[in-house]
Amino acid sequence: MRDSGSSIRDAWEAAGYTPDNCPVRSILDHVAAKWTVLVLIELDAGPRRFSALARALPDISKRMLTQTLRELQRDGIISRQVFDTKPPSVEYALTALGQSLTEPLFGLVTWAELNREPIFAAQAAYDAAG
Amino acid sequence: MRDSGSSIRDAWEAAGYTPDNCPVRSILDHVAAKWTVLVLIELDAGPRRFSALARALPDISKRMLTQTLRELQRDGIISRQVFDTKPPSVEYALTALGQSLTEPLFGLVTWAELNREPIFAAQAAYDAAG
DNA sequence: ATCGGAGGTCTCATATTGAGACCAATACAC
DNA sequence: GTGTATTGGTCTCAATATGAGACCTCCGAT
Repeated sequence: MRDSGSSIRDAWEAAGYTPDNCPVRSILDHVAAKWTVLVLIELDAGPRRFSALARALPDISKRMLTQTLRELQRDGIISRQVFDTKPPSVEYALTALGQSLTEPLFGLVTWAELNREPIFAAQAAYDAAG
Repeated sequence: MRDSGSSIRDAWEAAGYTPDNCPVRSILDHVAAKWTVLVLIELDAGPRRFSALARALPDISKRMLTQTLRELQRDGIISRQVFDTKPPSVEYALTALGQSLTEPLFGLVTWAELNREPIFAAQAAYDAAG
């Protein structure tokens, strides 16, 4: 329970959100997805071309990279600009909206970094206990 | 690019993290998973029994609820306490570690709430353009 | 007697994801 | 001029993850 009982859940209830009708859930589904976070972290370091992203994240398939980028573009979080080179190259970059997202994202990543010791310790203890 | 070029990615590179060897990625995979976020939001409102969670999140299957709870328990983010009632009941609650996680999580959720208008507008524009 | 709820597990159907071939146009090495 | 590589994808097929729902034991209430 967080400070004095005002929880996210209570706020959602007050706003009349149900699982079927929760705008935040639908956004979170995109933003908190596995590859999304990693792509955004990479783009936070600067604009990147498709193949540069693919090289930076060697374990994502082109298929999922494309899909992730399309979704983020549709949400207005990243921009996609085609350059008329031969062959044409495509540059992805964070929009202003996307840049505003990196701050809370930073919070999560920092938390993970700060707490990796206790987490790994907890995992080891759990596995040892069976 | 965020203020003066210090990005998450650069920090990871400096720390020598590769995709295969990135402790933060492995933690993020758990924390930023679809159901994890929703379960944590519910538990942030207070301890809950298994079936209470199932009722609060009607669109998660028991199977995935169990799996999500086990994973969070293994990470030391939630605790699991069995009460010797008949039939026995099980209560899940955030640990101190879990409570510390709700703050950055709050950040993300708040961002989603704050920006749902521009996001939905961007989606509509994208879909209209084809 | 049977119905229900507690907290799961198990199986099987479906959805999502990954691996990798393929594409057209061009540039560069040879 | 022939071969190879790069660009940003798409397509197919196999592997994996998820969802739906039956099933379990133990009890108390009807």
